[in-house]
Amino acid sequence: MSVLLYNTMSRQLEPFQPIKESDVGLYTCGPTVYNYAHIGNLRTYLFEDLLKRTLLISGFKVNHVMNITDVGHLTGDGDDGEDKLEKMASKTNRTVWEIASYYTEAFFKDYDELNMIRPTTVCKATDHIEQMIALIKRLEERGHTYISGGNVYFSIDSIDDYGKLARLDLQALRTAVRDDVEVDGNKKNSKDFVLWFTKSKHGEQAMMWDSPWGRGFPGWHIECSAMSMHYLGESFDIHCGGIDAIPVHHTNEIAQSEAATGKPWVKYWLHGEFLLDETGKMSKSKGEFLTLGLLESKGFDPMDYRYFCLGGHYRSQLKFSFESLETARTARRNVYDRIQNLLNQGAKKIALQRSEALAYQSAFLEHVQNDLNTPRSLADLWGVLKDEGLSIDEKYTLCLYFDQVFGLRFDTITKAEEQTFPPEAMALLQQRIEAKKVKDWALADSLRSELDAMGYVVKDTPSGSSLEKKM
RNA sequence: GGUGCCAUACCCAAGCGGUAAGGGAAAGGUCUGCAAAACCUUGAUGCAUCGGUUCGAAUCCGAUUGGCACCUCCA
Repeated sequence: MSVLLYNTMSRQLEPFQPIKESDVGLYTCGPTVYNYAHIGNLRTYLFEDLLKRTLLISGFKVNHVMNITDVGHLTGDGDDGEDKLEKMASKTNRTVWEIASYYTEAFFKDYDELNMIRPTTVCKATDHIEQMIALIKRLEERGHTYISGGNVYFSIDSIDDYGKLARLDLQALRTAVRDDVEVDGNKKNSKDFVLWFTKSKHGEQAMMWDSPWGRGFPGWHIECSAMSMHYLGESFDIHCGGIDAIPVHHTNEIAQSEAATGKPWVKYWLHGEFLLDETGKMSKSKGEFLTLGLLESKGFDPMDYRYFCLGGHYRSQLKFSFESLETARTARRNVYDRIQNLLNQGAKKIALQRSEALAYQSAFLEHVQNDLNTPRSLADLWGVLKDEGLSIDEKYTLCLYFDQVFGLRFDTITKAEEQTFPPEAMALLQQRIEAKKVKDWALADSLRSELDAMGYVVKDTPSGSSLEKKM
């Protein structure tokens, strides 16, 4: 069974066939490090992690490259927008370099806490200005650029398939629809975009580099083209990002990359849908700024969020609410409890042989390889946990196998050991056992609620009473 | 103005032509002194509405209604 992936370029499910036999080149758009990532950003990285894990379990080797956008470029294609790094730097009285390194670190903290497998290569835009300049030079030599108002622009009329990814109807598109966007009069075609700025209306930037066109800084899109080709070659397998990147960012990346090389650039384009909050699209500038840290401060485990995302398909919008997150937490804890019960009964990892067990394994693979249908494969997990026809070893083994894709840290679950509790708690428990013995239910109940207030749950089982820390 | 996506039980959410996965919540049960925990059971004759195609449609087509996103800030 091959891996089926939905390719935005063809708008179809396609069997995945890497350019080089089993060695996959994967490029994922990384963060702009001017602020914390919100959980909507994180959802996209989780989808990419899932894709990578699915490729790995399917036997591919994955060479994963992710960029860090740390260059203080303007956010628009014209000479408009604002420089987010500069803005945050002046707001907090730090340098742009400090801002970039601070938020890069914060990003990878989230990345690790969510148990995402780190990219093979993480590349910073500011370390690759040279490659960007070289790429712009190539475009210039091939006649795809012009200089206007001091900036170097890419001319979309110099190629004949601009907008093929987004299937843009160039005639029908409006420019500067949004109020806060200004029309850039320097452009020959309103869809042209800047490759290199030397004259910005914002004047001097903290980050500037010398170039053949003068001292300045790169445009918005050039870094991904330059770095992906530098690390993965001029044609590679998969490029991912959020769905919002299709009409502008990825469209422009394709235009400049293929214009420079004359070759097809990326074989498969995959895009993650948005996470929505009550107001619609999640945003850093309006409403509550939801970060992983905020979720944790409210008592959630990063794995709760990971489980929550697994519950929806990556190509569907997913509605976030704390109620839904609590649902995910409960479900995840139930899974953990069941797995721990298996361990308590002595479950161990074995080689699967029986067809009943192998059937679950292949069903799981089929679902996950079918364009990452994690909601369906989560149902497979529950099927395994509830199937009395499987041995505990088979169940445990299957759970660990599934977790290669889920990444829910099932391997960290351990047998319930004799937990140690503070002596005062143990004393209360002992008193309650005595009270129960003499059928003093009133005292027993009050001791139970006292322990509850201390954060301990009393569990009465046929074999006696014990304590458990409240989760 | 243009383009695209979506509408499935109380909530979240799979399914993509062959007779509705899963989770959470809820209810009932077993257990218990009572609880909690655990375990078991139950759940849409129905997939926004109205037409159409088909032996057969949640799945295809058309219309309507509602929601969301994109068209130079955000994944």
